[in-house]
Amino acid sequence: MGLTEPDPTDEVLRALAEPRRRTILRLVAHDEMSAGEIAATFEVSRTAISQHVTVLKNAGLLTERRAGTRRLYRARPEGLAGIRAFLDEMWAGALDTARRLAEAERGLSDDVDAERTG
Amino acid sequence: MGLTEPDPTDEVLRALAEPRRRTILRLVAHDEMSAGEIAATFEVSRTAISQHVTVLKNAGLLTERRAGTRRLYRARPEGLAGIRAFLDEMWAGALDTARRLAEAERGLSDDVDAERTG
DNA sequence: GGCTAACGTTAGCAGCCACTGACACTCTTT
DNA sequence: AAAGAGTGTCAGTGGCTGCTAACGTTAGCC
Repeated sequence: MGLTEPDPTDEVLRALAEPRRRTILRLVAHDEMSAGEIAATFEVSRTAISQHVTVLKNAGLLTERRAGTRRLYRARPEGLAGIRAFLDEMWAGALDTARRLAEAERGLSDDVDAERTG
Repeated sequence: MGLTEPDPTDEVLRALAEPRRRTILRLVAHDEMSAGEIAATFEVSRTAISQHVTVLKNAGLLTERRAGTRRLYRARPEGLAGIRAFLDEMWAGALDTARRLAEAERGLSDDVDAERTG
């Protein structure tokens, strides 16, 4: 057990931090597509796309189904749950802080106004 | 003009695809912190953290405020709006498809049950 | 069994990225 | 103005990453 436990959030974000991989995800968000069909969409080699698909699969963002010699892929929305939670927490927390600060600043300029009018 | 326009979503995701940068974001989500204070949290050099901060700032995830010789940073939640939209779209779309498929499969196993009981 | 189609996998390479150390800059203090 | 504190910036380096080309593998067909 010398392996450091990999953070699932980290793997998902690294997988998403690549334009082509996001494009692949969008391609298979609704319709199931074969590896060849996906690769045909791009202008890079089929090998490159296969590697991207592997990354997405390992990150839990894709499901694979075999049909004959073909492999059909589809987006797996649950794979996004982790970073959605991360973002929501960050968003809510920071936004709440921002609101609190806005209030404080408003209070401050009220004081200034009072000083000016006083 | 010879520059290809950078996709803001891409920049944000690349910025988030780094554990230390996410840690920095969490650090300044609620409380404003100086560059030195942030750097003191980590065990890498101050230079490295300064570069991470620059990346986050360029991605629109951080605001900078100068106070004397110090520079105070705070998380900027609006910077996350883009990828939140991306994720919500992806989530909704794929989840809707998943539901549709589940219905279809349920219909299929209903047929099987009917066949079995028939 | 032999052949083909549709894939994944490996090796090797170029470019990028996170890191460090040295240097430059900007306030504040005296 | 000189000195020091607090930071950003630059150059260089090791490691990772996305790419291609060649090879290996599995399923269907003759």
